[in-house]
Amino acid sequence: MLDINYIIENKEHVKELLKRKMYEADIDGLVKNVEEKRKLQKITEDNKAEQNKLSKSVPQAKKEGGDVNAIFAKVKALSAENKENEEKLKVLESQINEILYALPNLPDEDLLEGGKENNKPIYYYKDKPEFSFKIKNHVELAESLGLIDYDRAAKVSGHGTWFYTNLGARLEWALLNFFINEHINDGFEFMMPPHILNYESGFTAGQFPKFEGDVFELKGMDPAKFLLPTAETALVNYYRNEILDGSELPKKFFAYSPCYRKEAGSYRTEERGMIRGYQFNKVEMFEYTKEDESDAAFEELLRKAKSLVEKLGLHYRVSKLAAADCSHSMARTYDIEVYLPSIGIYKEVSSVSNARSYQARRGMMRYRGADGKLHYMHTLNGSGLATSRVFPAILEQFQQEDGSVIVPEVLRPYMGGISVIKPIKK
RNA sequence: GGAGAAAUACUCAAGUGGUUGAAGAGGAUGGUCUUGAAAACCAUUAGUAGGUGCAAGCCUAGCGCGAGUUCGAAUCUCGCUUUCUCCGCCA
Repeated sequence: MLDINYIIENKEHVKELLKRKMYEADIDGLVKNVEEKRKLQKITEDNKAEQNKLSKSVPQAKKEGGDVNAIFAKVKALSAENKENEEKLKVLESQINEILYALPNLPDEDLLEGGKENNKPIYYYKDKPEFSFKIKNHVELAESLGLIDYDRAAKVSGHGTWFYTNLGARLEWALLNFFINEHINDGFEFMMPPHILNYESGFTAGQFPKFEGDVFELKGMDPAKFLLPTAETALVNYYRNEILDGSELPKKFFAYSPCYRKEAGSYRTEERGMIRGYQFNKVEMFEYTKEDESDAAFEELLRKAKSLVEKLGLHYRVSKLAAADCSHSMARTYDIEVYLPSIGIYKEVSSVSNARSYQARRGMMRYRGADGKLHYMHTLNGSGLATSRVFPAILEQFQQEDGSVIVPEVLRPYMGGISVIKPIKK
């Protein structure tokens, strides 16, 4: 959520930044409504103050045998007068919130305007792998190596899902454990969040009200809950409605969870297999920082995410996202994209973002600074990493002519020392 | 899933319709005394959100959350959430 006073004081600048994010909103109408609301609020509150004063005088009047009924009548009249204003206030408020709650975060000043087409690769690791033989895509590899069973998952669940089988499950588990240990070594605190979240959690994250359709709702629960689309949604709510002491920050967390998303509906060739499913595994890093320390934290998360891909030995690039391609709640996002040789494109394995105070405002998460005043925390998140993109990249980038796949060295301790995954004979 | 009880400030806790935004105790902070500490005594201690004002301040909201009754609600009514106890089921 944006600071309404900041919007009022910097109306034109806010409009300009929203334009860079390709977001259209009636800012003038919003400001006008807020001003009108404040005027009406003053009148209503003054009226209430008068009512309170009169009501408080009742016991005294009773003692002195004064005309209590006259006071009752007066208060009642004032109260009736206010009723109309209160209705109007409610309407104004809901009009304001409808716009305010849906506004995205403002992009950082240095971001390029516009969408995906303006994303800018700023770093490459290793060269594109070259193959002297006809390569297979990750779906073919996963099946011939007996790592993934899509067909039986379709029977058991439906499309957009899969079983990890045998060495596939072990490879997946190895990846997750490798990531987890790296984060523990870096001093991050391991969390395992609930997967079932309430509406307020979705609101704080910025998921609601704008993107309710993207999550799986559990309508059987009252009130309805939803399945977390990323561990970020749980972690960003950990300190909701809390005030921490500045000395407690930064808080560095990471969590493992499956991520449940509805978006897997439409398939494109490049999203076959496990590139986009209803459920995938992810280890997520999350930091709460003081407001002047989030830039350093952002660099830290980016560095950590990069190091994971590098230790696996995968060719990848880092893209600095243009304003409109950053997530709704984020002021800046860098994507780490791993190369998939079969389709010749880079796919996101990590998204590192700084939400600045946007989420903290939505969830009222503050800290008391050294100055004794309250400040909004800054929140940051970064995947570290999503396995459903790393897994295919490993298969494709490390495939051999005989159809086998070399296991990255760092994963071998987690896989009982297995260094090569060989095709299974039919 | 069923039945019951509870939720008040940093903590415990009093409070069943009226100057109660809240007694009391503990804790914390400051002070007196002391070489220092302890003890004793004294004082302070709701943070917050919103509005208004140059400011000091003032106003509104706020006793789990949300509605309602009333001139007036911590107190009465309804819905919800969470916690505890018991039963059922179960890893």
